[in-house]
Amino acid sequence: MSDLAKTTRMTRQKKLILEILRGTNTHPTADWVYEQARKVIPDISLGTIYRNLGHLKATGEIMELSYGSTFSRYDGNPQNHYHFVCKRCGRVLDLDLPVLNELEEQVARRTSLQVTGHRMEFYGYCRECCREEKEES
Amino acid sequence: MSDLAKTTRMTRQKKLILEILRGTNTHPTADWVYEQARKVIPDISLGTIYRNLGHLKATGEIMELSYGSTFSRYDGNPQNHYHFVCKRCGRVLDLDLPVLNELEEQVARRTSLQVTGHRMEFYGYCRECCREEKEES
DNA sequence: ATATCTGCAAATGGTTTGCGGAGGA
DNA sequence: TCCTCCGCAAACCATTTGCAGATAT
Repeated sequence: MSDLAKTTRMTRQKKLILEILRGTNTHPTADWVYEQARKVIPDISLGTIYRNLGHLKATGEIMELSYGSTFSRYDGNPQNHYHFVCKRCGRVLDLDLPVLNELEEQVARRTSLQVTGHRMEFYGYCRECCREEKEES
Repeated sequence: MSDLAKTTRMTRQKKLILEILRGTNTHPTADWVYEQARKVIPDISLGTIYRNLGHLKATGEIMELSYGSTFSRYDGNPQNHYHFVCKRCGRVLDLDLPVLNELEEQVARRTSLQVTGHRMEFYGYCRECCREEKEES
């Protein structure tokens, strides 16, 4: 973490990875970013993807999302916002809900813990999966 | 998931694992549960720990927590409640905060998604880590 | 009796890392 | 120039799984 933070050099690879993340709202996996990046830099390596995702996360330019699955998803929008996660297909959607920052103070006051942030996600079934579940029965 | 749900047999191992989880509020890792379980059943295997954690989770008797780290933690309290996660030591604490179930309806109404649950966690530094950080400087 | 569970150990798979060469500042 | 970053490939490590024997019901 501390040595990741000193990363400062802007390479083609890092720039491309950030552009790919900023250009989607699908909260992609590292592997999806890799596939997209290869269309522009064919011999880019997965290690470089992970290293740069780490750097971008350390500098607060992106967020890493980990919701129970075995892999992480990444979000090009670094501002706190809430997500909906489909329990069937794993899709992650942005929610247009006000962020409850006052809760952080409330927790800090009531517990005397030092609170720096919070996260909230909703679970359920997305439109596509609701439809398909009906069709299967 | 579907075939895990049909698990119904109560073995010594499963009973012990549930007791261990119910008897702590430290939100332990699978490995910690394994170490505790070995004190009672010395040749219990880690595979059995994971299999039973999966069963108990599928039947809703426990919850799996995955917060950014490379491993999961488990919570013997299956009722929804909020957590605080220390960014320095990884400790997970229960918060005594009212659960905002009305938000689920609000999301469902505004998005026409089928919402079945939600989760919230706060991040920051626990008392121990605040103290130690001062001592280090 | 028999279907499910267990211990064991090997496999899996997302992520990390060591290395020697490349390239941004 | 020089230090950081890259591609490559091997390592890592939490978790999963196949198998043959054990056990709950």
